[in-house]
This record gives sequence, C-alpha cells and structure tokens, in this order.
Amino acid sequence: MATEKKIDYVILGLLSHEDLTGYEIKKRMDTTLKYFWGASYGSIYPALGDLVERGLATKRDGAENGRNKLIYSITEEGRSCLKAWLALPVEKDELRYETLLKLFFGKDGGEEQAIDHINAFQEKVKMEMSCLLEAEKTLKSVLDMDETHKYYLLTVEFGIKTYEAYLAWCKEAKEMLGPSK
Amino acid sequence: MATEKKIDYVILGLLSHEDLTGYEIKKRMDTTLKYFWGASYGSIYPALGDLVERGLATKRDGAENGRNKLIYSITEEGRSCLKAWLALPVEKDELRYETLLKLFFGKDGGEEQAIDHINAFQEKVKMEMSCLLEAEKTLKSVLDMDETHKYYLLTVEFGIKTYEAYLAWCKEAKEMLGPSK
DNA sequence: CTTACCATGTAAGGCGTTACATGATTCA
DNA sequence: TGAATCATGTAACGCCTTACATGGTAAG
Repeated sequence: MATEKKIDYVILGLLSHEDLTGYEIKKRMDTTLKYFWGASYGSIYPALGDLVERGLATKRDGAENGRNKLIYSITEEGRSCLKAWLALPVEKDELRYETLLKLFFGKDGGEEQAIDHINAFQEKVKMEMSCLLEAEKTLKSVLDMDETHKYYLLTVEFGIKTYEAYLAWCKEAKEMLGPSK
Repeated sequence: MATEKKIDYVILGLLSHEDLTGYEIKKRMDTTLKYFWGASYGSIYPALGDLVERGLATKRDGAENGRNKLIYSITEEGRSCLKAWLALPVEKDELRYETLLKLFFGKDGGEEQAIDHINAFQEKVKMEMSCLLEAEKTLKSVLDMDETHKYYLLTVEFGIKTYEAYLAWCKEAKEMLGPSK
C-alpha cells in the first residue's frame, strides 16, 4: 500500500472498467481524459510494469494475426487499491494556464497582443466544446445502459459548464481591453 | 535566447512591475498567482541565480537592520526577453483536477463518496471565490491608478466566472447523483 | 519566551516528457 | 508504395517538489 503515483490510479481506474493494452490506455488519455489528466507512453508503460509486479494487474498475450498485443487486467488487489484511493480526500486540483500568465503580465505586451491570446484561447475552447457537446449527446442516449455513464457525464457537464464560462469571459475580456474597436 | 523555463518568465514578469526578493516572489506565487501558476523555493532561488547569470536580472543587497535581504531587479535584456515570450503563442493550458479523476471513476466508490468529493470541492471553491471577490473590489477601485491593474482584473474575472460555473455544476452534479435525497 | 514570520538557500529524489528505436498492418 | 495507425518500449534529461539546514526579528 505504498504511495502510488496518480498515473497508477488512472490506469487502475481504466482497467476497472475493461481490459486494455498500453496503447489503448494512451488513447483514452488523449481523448476522454485529456480534459483533466494527461500522460505519455514514457509514464504509461513503466507504470503498467509496476502494477503487474505489485500484483495490482495482470498481463496476458493477446496477439492477433501477428500483431503484437499485451492485454492488461485489474486484479482483486488492484480493485481494493483503487477503492481505497477513491475514498481518500482529494489532494490537489491544479490549473496551469499559460494564457492567464501572459495576460497577467499583459501590459508589457500591449492590448493587441493580449487580445490575440484571448482569441487563440477562444478558438481552442470552441473546438473542444464541440467535442464535449458530442460526448454529452452520446452519453445521454446510453445513460441507462451502464452505471459508469452517469459518472462520465458528470465530468463532461463540468467541462461544458466551465467552457461556457470561458467563452463568456473571452467576450467580456475583449470588451474590457479594446472598447474602441 | 535559449529556451527558458516558464518559471523564468513568471519571475521576470513579476520583476517587470517591481523589485522583489525571492521571499516576496514566493508570496506572490502563493497569493495572486496561485490560481493559475505555482512554484516553490526550490525552483525560485535557483531560477533567480540563473537570471542574474544570464544578465536578465541584477541582485543587490538590501539588508535592513541586520535582516538578510537580496533584492532583484529586471534589466533591459530581461525586459526584451519577457516581451519576446509574451509575443509567442501560448504553448499549453493545462488542468489537472484530481476531483474530476475520482469522479470519472466514481462508480467504483459509490454515490455517497462521489457526493463527498463534490462537497469538498464546493467548499474549496467557495472559499477561494470570496478571495477573488475581494480582489475584484480592490482592483476596480484602483483601476485607473496603474495600467497593470486592468490586466490583473482580467485574470480575476476569469477566476470568478469559472468558479461561478463550478458552483453551478456542483449543485447540478449532486442532483444528478442523489435525486432521492 | 515562544510562536510566527522574514529570509535564503541546497540536496535528494521523484515524476514525467521528449526523443529515439523498432516493426507489423491497413488503407488509399 | 507510402502514409497512417497499431503496438511496445527505453534512455536521457529536465524540472520541480519535499525536506532539510540556518538564523534573525517582531509580536503576543
């Protein structure tokens, strides 16, 4: 029960829903989880190895027609480990927005530059928003099929609500900066 | 013009507004900047040393009645370095919310636990919200005294808007989880 | 007198990204 | 046949946090 890193729990969490390969885990990270957690191969594969070594997951060969494939499953110990972590209070919620940093020091760059940064931010948010809206529609339509969907939807709703706030802020912020334009 | 780390620019940004000691920089990080950027002494002091070495800042002795004090100032090269960075597009805006992670895997912990996490999140947000509201009032009252205040206010407004969204989400999320209670 | 705050810094170690290395298959 | 995708992994390196080490001053 040593202090596992977050990445371990993320993987355990994913494996608690379905068996996955390292590659598939990475895909989940890049799509579903990317809004609030990220990870690279360089942290996923070593973590998987550790998990197996500690008996929290098992690895089996799942090669299909010559294609290399290692499928990981969660063990009972893995499940209790995950459950124990879920019961612990949250340690840290962290936001690191370079956009806000550049805006905070924005006077040194001038109004136009600040507006450029806001516009870029707005575009990115709009783009991701449409993905979230997609996900919301899908999840709502299959909500009763699996209990996990409710929890996924919760996080999607979080994203939608905050992105709406971001978009409203973008508009206001630009008005505050360039009242003449 | 090597690739400086973000911490360098944060310090440069702070120094562009006023001369500061390492200790004071850390305080700024823990109060004003903590909403979107954090740093510890272990990164601040070495960074200050580097900045001086590269001619982007200068260090002078500012000891007061026997109290140790090293005051840092930004140089002209430091200012251009900061400006150049401000002009560059934002590389990454990153959010790492353990709360969302625990919620995403929330089914394994059960509804009550999920609600507990949301409540804890809500409390934290409420607390920080009142600080932001304070800051907003103050900044608005001194808005015309310094051009930088407008930019500070921009980031505060960002915080207020997103925290409002968070709070609205907390309410909705709890309704979604415990419709019977 | 003791707690809190002012003040500076280092060392060890953890964590994770980036880049590299390799190779098969599917699709256009 | 070439590009994209599937698939697994390692090594180097960078960055940062935690904990430690030290010492003065102000306030209660």
